[in-house]
Amino acid sequence: MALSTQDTLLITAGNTMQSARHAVLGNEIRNKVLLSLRPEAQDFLRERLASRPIAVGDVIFADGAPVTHAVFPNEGVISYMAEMEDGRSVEKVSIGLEGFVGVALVMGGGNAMGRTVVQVAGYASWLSIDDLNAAHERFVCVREAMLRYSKSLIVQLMESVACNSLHTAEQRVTRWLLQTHDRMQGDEFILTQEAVSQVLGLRRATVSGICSGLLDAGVISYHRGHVTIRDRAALEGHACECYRRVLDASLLR
Amino acid sequence: MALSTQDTLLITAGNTMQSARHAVLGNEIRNKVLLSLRPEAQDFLRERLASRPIAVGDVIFADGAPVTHAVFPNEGVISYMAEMEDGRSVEKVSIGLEGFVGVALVMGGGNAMGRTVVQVAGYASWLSIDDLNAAHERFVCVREAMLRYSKSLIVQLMESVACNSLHTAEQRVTRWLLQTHDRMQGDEFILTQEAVSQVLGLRRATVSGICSGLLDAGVISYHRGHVTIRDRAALEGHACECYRRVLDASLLR
DNA sequence: AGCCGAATGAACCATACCGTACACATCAAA
DNA sequence: TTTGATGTGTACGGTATGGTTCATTCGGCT
Repeated sequence: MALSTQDTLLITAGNTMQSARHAVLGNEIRNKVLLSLRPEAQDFLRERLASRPIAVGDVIFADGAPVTHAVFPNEGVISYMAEMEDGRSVEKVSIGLEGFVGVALVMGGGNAMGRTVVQVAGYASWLSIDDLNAAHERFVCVREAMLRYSKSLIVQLMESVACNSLHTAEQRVTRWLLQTHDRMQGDEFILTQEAVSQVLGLRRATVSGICSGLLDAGVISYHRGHVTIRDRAALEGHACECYRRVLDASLLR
Repeated sequence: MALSTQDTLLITAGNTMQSARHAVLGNEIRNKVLLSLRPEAQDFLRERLASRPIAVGDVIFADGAPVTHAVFPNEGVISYMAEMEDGRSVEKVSIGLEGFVGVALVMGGGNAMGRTVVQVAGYASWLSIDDLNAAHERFVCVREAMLRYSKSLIVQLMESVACNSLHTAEQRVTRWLLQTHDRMQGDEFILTQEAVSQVLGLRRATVSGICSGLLDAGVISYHRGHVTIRDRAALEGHACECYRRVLDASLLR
């Protein structure tokens, strides 16, 4: 997954080599929800989907904001963040190519159920609420697919509640890395320890210690925000059962 | 809310005075989802609902079991429990008169999304899957109500994920007590520290310390499994913002 | 009356994690 | 080349919670 320098010729707002690559490769639909649809529905949607890069820190929807689009990631990670009164924040749930942002739409609500922020850069397909409704009405498979994802979202949430109560920081960090890996095309992605600590509600120092351990064990390697998964099986060994449970309930299985 | 001794004349399988009381009073539908329906739908359902007591420890559905009924609590608390490989378990989410057990049905799945266990005794209305489907097809308000609850369930789950990451044991215990209080008719209910510790994944000793504190502060009182809420406002003061957020998203608001 | 189980309080030490602070290396911009 | 920002390692003490065990009290059953 090494990036050639010529990619930088196409730098976008996203600004990193990572997103530059997506400007090149970023037209392919990889989102599993979209790909699970019947050909007619896919054809219908392909004409209406707009693909564009998502960059770290991009806010897809503010908390409670009107949901104007459904956003289907093809690569990258988007998180629903909880913001507490004391200023602290944590991830409620994360979304990648196995799902989409905008379940509220399916649930008959027009307002975002949390602040959605891009945590790992990639690219996503956007569909306007009108086009979504049209597809929703027209194709049974669209209705089914959205319900199916809603269900797996609930599974992920339930698992996370339990995981956050019972499992160690290391288990949760590795679980998050595994999920991220599943959502990226290669073994390498851009992610700082700072970001991981924000997402999981840990100190950066805690994340740092955990990562050092994984580095020493040869499980991952990293350097100033560039992470590489070296030994996926070993990484799973450090994670909790929650990883596999969530995976099994998802479209990535 | 004192229980008179004559209640014990009607002791049921549930075996406590609490459930005996419900055998007497347990016919009134108090479930907010049911009560939110239009009169026609309510009439349709009343003829098909079966009301009966739920006792502590009753397993409504085993994890992954076929969901044969929707269960609408009128009083009491039912929890979805997560069971880990090492034998530990915690609550994923709890349900009372503001919701129902069997969201999986709405999500197009026939299998339970977790083991559902009664934590606080009460009584509930049961509806067969066939009757539910009939009502679902016949009344728009039924579809809407189930979607509305699904959404508030997701809100509760999201809040719990964050809460379990960021908030103290005391905040979570008091939040759980407040939610339970909201789901009961009186200020008194039957609940052991042991049960609370199981639900929240804490040591009983931890819960014990917290409860002593609340007792000393005059916020609650308790004696061998009988809890009384003495000062609700003060109790809210000990809980985190999550309590009110979940409440505001629910039908109890 | 006596017994046993259930519910609670309390003690011990262990440890995982936090809050904070600082030091260092690397990269990018000037 | 310098400078500043960023990403990371690490160290300090503090605290919340866990694991375990024991004692006590109360209530219900025989």
